[in-house]
Amino acid sequence: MKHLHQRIRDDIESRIMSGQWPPGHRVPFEHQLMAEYGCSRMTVNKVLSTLATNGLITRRRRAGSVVAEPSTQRAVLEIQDFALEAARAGTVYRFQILHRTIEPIDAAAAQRTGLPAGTRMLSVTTLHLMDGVPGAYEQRLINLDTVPEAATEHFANDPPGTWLLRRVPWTDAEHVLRAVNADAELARRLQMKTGAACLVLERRTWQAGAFVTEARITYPGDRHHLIGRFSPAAQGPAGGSAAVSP
Amino acid sequence: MKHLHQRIRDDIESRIMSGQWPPGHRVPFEHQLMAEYGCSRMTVNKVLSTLATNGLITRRRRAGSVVAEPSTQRAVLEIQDFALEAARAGTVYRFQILHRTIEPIDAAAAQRTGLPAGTRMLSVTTLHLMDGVPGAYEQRLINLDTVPEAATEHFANDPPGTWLLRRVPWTDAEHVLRAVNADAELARRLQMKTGAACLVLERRTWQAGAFVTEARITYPGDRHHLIGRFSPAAQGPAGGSAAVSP
DNA sequence: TAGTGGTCTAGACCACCGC
DNA sequence: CGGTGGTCTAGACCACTAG
Repeated sequence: MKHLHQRIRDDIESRIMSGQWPPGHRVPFEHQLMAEYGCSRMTVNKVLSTLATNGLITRRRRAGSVVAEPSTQRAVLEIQDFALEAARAGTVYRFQILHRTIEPIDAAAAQRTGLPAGTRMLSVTTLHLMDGVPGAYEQRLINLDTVPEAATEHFANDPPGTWLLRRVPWTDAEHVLRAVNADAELARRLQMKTGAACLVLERRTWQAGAFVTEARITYPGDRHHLIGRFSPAAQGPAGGSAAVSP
Repeated sequence: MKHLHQRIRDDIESRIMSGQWPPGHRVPFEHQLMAEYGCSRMTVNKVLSTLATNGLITRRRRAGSVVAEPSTQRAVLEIQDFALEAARAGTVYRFQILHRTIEPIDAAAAQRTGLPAGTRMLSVTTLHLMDGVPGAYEQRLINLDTVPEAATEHFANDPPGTWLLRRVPWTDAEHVLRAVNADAELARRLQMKTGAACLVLERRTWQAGAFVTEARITYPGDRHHLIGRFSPAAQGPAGGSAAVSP
């Protein structure tokens, strides 16, 4: 192994992954690992801290470190840009702006987002097409208090999601996934039968507590999957939570 | 701020999040930050390394660090144990094993999982109930080559997912989410109308390259959401939210 | 109270890679 | 070649907490 801390980490991870160290098992103290590997405390501390942030062990002062109970599993879904996804699939991407208005937020949206009544919002409805076939129907609200420059944007070149992603950084996001039956309007837009199952992804994003945008993206259930791969020890962005059942 | 590295990190993160440092902007060199904050190089190195692993900046030797381009968004869904979720929601959880057989893997599953034909699999179908109401229908395959002790397990106390999670560590997982219309059998099991939209979560898990289990969990689309919160740079738990049905 | 982890220092050597 | 980040050391003090 190239680096010492990698070797130590791999040793401990493999003991945990193999079941040799089951949940609740005591991880050696830092000073023990120092002696075992003949290295300084900083090195083993970095390893154990990384393992702790990755959820493989839990650490407490005075009590030491133990292998964590695997209580929840994480599904990490990569939500790709439509144009990127299409390019990767070798299809031609195109989009249509079906609707664009600026108006005060309605009551239901105000409750969902926590914004005060009367907040001016840009409402945009977009149809995303792959090789001419509707692939997603997007209803989006953009907070003009947070993104005032959106008021004059008409999304001639980029769809709203891409435009926003390149312009406005975000600090928090909330995702809701559910399945619905297509109503007549949706079925017509997505060229499917009324009542067909659709996958709905709602995403709300904030920037330092200020609401930025809400997107409701509806995919035809028979044409779209969301796929995610995840390794518990891989280093990904931390943070987040949710609740569902396996 | 309590810790120095937290203060440095918050400073840099806020500059990035606010747009003051747009993507491509140069982050100060480590020695500059040392001087600015009057600390050692290890401290600023830890901060910048963390930001790099969290995807906020990219670092290259000689070239220095720059603010990263936001590319794809991630939805992180934490998939909780049924019993835990029920306890949190204050409902009574119960499950029924509808079906349990041991047989060679079928052709379709062999292709999905990459297992050789003839591999012996434990097939279990489970109905999960919350307060007596069907909440999920689970079809699971368990590889008996990897989990031989499952051959004699009849899941009297714990449902298969909970039993497995406590027994078999996993190193890789793949998730697929889609929406389907309920067929007659599914509609009967979940007490919903035929054709109603369902959310289907498929999860396949491996342990060091060896296939462990595949679960296809079907939720009533009108009774269940998957909810996830996500902060790109958050360090600790970002405040759990109980997901429930409307 | 003693032992543990959390943080930080002031150095060091090395690998890499743009100039 | 030189400057950058990657890694590591051998200490140190402090905060927390189990016993």
